[in-house]
Amino acid sequence: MRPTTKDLAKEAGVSLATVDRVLNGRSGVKERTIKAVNEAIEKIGFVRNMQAANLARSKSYRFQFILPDTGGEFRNMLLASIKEANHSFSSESTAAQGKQIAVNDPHAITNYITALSVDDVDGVAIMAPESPQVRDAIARLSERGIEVVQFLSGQPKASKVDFVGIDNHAAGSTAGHIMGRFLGPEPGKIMVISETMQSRDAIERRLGFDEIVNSQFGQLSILPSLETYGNENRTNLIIRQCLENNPDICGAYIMNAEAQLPVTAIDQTADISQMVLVAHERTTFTEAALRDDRIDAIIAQNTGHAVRSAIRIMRARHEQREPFASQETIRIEILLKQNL
Amino acid sequence: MRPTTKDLAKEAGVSLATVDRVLNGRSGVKERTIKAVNEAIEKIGFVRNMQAANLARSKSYRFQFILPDTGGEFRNMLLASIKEANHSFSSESTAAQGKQIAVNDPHAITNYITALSVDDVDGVAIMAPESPQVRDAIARLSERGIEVVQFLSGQPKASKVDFVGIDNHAAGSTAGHIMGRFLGPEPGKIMVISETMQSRDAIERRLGFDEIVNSQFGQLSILPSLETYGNENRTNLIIRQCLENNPDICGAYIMNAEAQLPVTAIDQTADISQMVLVAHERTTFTEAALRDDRIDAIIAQNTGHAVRSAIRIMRARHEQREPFASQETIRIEILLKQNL
DNA sequence: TTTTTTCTGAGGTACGTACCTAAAAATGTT
DNA sequence: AACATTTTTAGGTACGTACCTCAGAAAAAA
Repeated sequence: MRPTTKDLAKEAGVSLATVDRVLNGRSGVKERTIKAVNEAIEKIGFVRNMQAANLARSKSYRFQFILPDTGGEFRNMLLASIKEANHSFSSESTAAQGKQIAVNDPHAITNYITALSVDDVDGVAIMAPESPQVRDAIARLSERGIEVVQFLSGQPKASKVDFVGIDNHAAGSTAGHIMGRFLGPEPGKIMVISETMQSRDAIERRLGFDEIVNSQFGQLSILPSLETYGNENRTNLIIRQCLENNPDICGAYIMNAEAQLPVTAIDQTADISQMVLVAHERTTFTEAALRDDRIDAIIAQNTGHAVRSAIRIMRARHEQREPFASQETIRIEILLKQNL
Repeated sequence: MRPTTKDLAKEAGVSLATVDRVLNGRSGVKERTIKAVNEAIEKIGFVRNMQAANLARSKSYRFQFILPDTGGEFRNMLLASIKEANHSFSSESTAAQGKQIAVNDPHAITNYITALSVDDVDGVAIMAPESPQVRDAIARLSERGIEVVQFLSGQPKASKVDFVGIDNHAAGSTAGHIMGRFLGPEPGKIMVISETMQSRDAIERRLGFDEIVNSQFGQLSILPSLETYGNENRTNLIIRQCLENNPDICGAYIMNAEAQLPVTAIDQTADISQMVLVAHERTTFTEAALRDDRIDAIIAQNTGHAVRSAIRIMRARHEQREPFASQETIRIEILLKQNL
């Protein structure tokens, strides 16, 4: 049987109330007594029964995911994953909710974050480009006792807040490796397409991609990144121009989550079956495109896993536990037709 | 607030005791009353608070993983994953334990399984080759009220018990696709190496591999499978012979979990950097070999995820819930140097 | 109708923890 | 030594469910 607070009290030679004060960091306990209790915890291997604790506290967790209000299918997949996670966490009395904010407007997101209170929410997972204002707002959130994780976007290491998502540099490298190996020894040019190159994520992917291709596949040369700004006409135009100006294009790396416009544009201008296309993120479009060979490989991250991971991390932090790191790494998945 | 049993009782117009009888399937409740309670459950959306229930029941779950007593690193990784899962599930009062049994001896494993009782264990995850005896023993386990999942090995669809692991046919196809794309248009022969071809898993991987390579990469021809029986001398011998007899070998597919012997044997006889090697399962050896380019790709399954998944499924079944399918699919991972 | 059987209600205790109060004990101060 | 203050104890109720008992109601059988 697992030792209970009662056993712990007996072992430490104090009362239940004192044990409670120590465990929950309440005041009015002498240093010496605290130490005695902690030693007893070590000695008998006491682990708090969080279920009983949450029951007694009748605590339930409320988490929010702050997502861009723009963005098509991938954003919808995230929302769906949140809903699903919500379902699978319902038995642990934790609820998650997706909020769509104009994340590219630092003012809007800062306003939203600043208005959040511990009464509304226990933690937020934020998917937004970095900016000093946002960073500040996030820091103030933490100070107010709201847990924060950076979600899918942002820098893993630089900040103190937890990050959930893939290493974009490694993801770019992976894409570059696939591209190089799939293309073979023939020389050629590679088109790189992104919605924008403003975001750190895009920059890192591009860096990783370039690094591998330039160092290991010297026969290939990478063209400057094309920015679509998510606009259909512009996408069609710049891709057509690029293909016409470079008849020796043999591959395309589509860096942003919405691959539909670029892939369609390429398909309309060139013989897509002769090219190697690598895209990011699993959506119904990329899946279909992989199936009918318009795309050759997808670099993806498991959104369901990412959402659950963010929730688990926020909960662990809230309970002042360390998250189990090994379970929370989001893997860079390579999807081919066969392992969809 | 989530409705409680009290709310449910009031809504159904019955007492708490009756609600309890219905919820826990105890006898002595009229059909009509049962129906009324169930309708009330639907109506107010009652969900049992499993934490409170487990607390009241002071129930803890004990699960066992039955693994082969042979097998090297991969088996150790599984044991490590079990230990880790044990740790991360400890706060949910469920404990898992790895047992090493001579799974290839149907008699030994049947004996072991048959001796298991509900007093010892609530569920077992079995990683063992199929045989009629074992299938029978598993069926009897279920009847005795012990949950069973087939773990990593065995057939996903045929039986009624849950299966946790990858689709080996798809894994073989994935390996075939990687092999074909990485090798390029040059013709050549591919060596296929397995510890044994007796197991269904190996057969299915080979089938999937052949299917893709033959249909999409006609320039390649696949040699008959070499069986190592896990013996070092034999491995060295047959691989050397094979390489000498077929100087045009350009790739090798190592199907079983232990890649060390075959890779080392190939490395000693041929120029491994000129060949494409695809191996299964992430171990410290395959990782190192991928890093220094002896192996080109690893087809893997996340053992940590698989273990946790098996535990969650056994628990769900024990609580008479449906597992959340989407969370329990084990993905076929493709590992390259960049996304380790 | 009466008797037997089946069903239901009311109430309790328990699980392990949180959190509250009142009072006792230990400590410090003058 | 008397007082003030801090620390600790003892005891309680609560969370939502399980599981037990016993009495009473309803239904079925005699």
